[in-house]
Amino acid sequence: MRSISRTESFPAHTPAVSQVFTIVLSHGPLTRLEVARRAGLSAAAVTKAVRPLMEAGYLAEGADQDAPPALGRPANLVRVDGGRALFIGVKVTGDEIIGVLADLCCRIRVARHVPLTDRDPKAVLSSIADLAQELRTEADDLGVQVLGLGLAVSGDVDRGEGVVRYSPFLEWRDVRLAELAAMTTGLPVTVDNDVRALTVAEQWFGAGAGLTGFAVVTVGAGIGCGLVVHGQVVAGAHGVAGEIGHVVVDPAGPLCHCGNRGCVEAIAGDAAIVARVREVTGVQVADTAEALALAHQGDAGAREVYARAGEAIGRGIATVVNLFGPERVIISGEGLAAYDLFAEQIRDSFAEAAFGSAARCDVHTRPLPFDEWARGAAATAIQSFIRSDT
Amino acid sequence: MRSISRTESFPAHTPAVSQVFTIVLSHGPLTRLEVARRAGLSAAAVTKAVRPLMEAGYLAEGADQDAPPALGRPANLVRVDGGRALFIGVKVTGDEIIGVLADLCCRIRVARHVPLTDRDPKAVLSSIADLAQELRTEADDLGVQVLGLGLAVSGDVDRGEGVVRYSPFLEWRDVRLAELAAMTTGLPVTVDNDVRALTVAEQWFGAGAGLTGFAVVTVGAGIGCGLVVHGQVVAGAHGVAGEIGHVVVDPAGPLCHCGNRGCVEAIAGDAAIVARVREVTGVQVADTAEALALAHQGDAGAREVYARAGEAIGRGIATVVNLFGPERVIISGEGLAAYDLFAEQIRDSFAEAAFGSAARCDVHTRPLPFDEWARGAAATAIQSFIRSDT
DNA sequence: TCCCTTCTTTTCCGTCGTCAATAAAAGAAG
DNA sequence: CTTCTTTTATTGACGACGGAAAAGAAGGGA
Repeated sequence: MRSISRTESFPAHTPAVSQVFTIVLSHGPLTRLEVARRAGLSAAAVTKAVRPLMEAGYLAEGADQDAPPALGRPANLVRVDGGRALFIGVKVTGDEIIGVLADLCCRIRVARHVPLTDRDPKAVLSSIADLAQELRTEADDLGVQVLGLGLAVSGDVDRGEGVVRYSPFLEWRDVRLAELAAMTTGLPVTVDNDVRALTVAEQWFGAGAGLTGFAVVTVGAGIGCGLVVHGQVVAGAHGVAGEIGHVVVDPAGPLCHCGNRGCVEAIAGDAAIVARVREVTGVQVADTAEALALAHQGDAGAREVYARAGEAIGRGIATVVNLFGPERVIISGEGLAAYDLFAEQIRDSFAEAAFGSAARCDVHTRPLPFDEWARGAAATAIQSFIRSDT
Repeated sequence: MRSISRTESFPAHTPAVSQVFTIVLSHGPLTRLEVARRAGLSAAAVTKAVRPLMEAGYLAEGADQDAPPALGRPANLVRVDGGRALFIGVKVTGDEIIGVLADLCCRIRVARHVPLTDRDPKAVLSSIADLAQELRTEADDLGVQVLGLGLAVSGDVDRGEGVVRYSPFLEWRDVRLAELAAMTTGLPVTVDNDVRALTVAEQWFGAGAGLTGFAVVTVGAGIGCGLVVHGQVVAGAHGVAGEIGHVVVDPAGPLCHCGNRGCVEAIAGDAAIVARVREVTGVQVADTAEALALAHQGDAGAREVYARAGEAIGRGIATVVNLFGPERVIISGEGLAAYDLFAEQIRDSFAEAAFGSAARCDVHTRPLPFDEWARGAAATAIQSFIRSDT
């Protein structure tokens, strides 16, 4: 086992350095002047901030060769050297763990899935450690150091303390996961809620880059939502935030596991869709894939179920937008496989329920390979690394 | 008319100065050491920040004489000298304008109501100017200068630009109110949405002081909500935010003016309650006061209407809490006159619909004299004044 | 009276970012 | 082919802000 103190840390000596690095990270290759403009700094400050980052290898002077030959001295683009460092991101679900090796630009280099048989923290921890070790040897083959480990777990997670307060799927309570994982892997560990992790990835490396307020809605087994307001991910005072899945859209609707009726999740979650398709069509579909196939074959009942789900999601999104006023909503998640079946309803019911000019909020969709969850975890690790000196 | 350039500005030369002043403003008399602790500054920095503010008269060394004689050198409490400056806050409604003269600590010194007959911007502006002038002579009598004017208007207001984009009650569109009012009064003018203004007052001078996330829910003619997340008031990308009044709690409910059915406002807004009480009891109550009286007399039908309203509000609050995770919710508004009639339902349905530990969010109520709306406007003026140099 | 404790101020100093001047790297003009 | 113009990048002097440490101030207690 390597010592935890061995891992190098980010040379973020001053606020300006962090800021400059973050801007270059999110907004690709930029000239120093452009960075200065975006950061609200002087050009001189950028030059000075860039130097130590280049010396340490985190930034490089790169060429975007489609430069239109403009007047004046040609610009020198600054970009992040993704290959400078690697991070491991791991998403832990109830029955499998997914790990990725991502570079500093959060591009996935390697991905691995491992089934999970025992949910006991110790067992899970050892699986994580094994997976991390495996990815680490991959990193060694690439000749690049791994500088951090991010873990994403669903439920109530306290990132600051690195504690999983309560995870229903894993049946965990108050597990000091960051501490434990740091001990066994020797890496700096960041633990966060899975949806928030995904939101961080979107904020830094995705469709949320540069926005001060947006929402990420995940559609799948559960319906989740990550929120960024004032440029920061919303964590919630008691670990609860973004519970769009439990916005009630129909008080007379089906019972939800949360105890209420007609929650978005009780209508549009995977289990709800499967159950409802069985009920409506009489076909005993086993899972979402079969339900989806049925609907794609043109079964009217199944299609209606998906339409209902879309309506519920659209209403949930409208609620979020009416309350927050985000600049953008990014719909994502495994459930997007069915997107063609409910896209229209989502848009229509969103437009209908949005209040006034809130309807102008632009609603994106982004396909979500399952690795993406683990990539989110890696993004939190990158974030922690960059802020480690702050 | 006095020149606009005459008004003095706040000596906030450095971030630390602003920060120190804000802390003292919100958290009453404090020792310098305590301020340093809260601000994360050194004691020396606080001493240096306090000096210019004291020289300018904004801070004073005050005595809280219930000091327990502790060991060591007695502490010297620093407090804001409320009497140093006055601000005018004006709330504009469809049929009256309410103005207050508030001191630097946002304590109301004088309040005035003026009926409004003409909603044309010019007419309203001249009423505002007259009211401001009246309050200004009051200020002169006190021998204190007025340093700012805050205007609160319901609807879509862009504070940064000082423009009322759309106000349904006034039937205004794109009125450059700040500019106009500054011209006629010669004062620095801040224009903001009414609910947000109230939220600012709560954040700096009320139950939200020191919290990084809370919600203010106003119950009255409309049901509104101001949100503070990460220590800042949420404005919304398209001017829409906090529309708790249009959270749908019952898709089969009464039609709302927004076009949907069963919004919180369509169930618990003043008009909805009056209409429903008439419908249920057959008594042709003319307004909220009569409906309230009927319920207080024990009329079962009327009480049921209020119970329903309470349930709707509670569900709306739960939605906000599930999405944001504020530390506290402050329920306020004229509708609180009926609080005894729906308090229980609010609490119950909130507890029922809150997801997991979100139910731990503490729900406050605070009576809201109607002047409070104008006080909110004054608070925005104070805020602008303090930040004017930043 | 002297010491001890706690709050406050002073002095010195390092750091960070801006300003203004300068260098650099082209194409355009003559 | 030089010189100018234009734009980007760098350099070095400068000033301001906040921290550390030490000294000062204002009490109480021994």
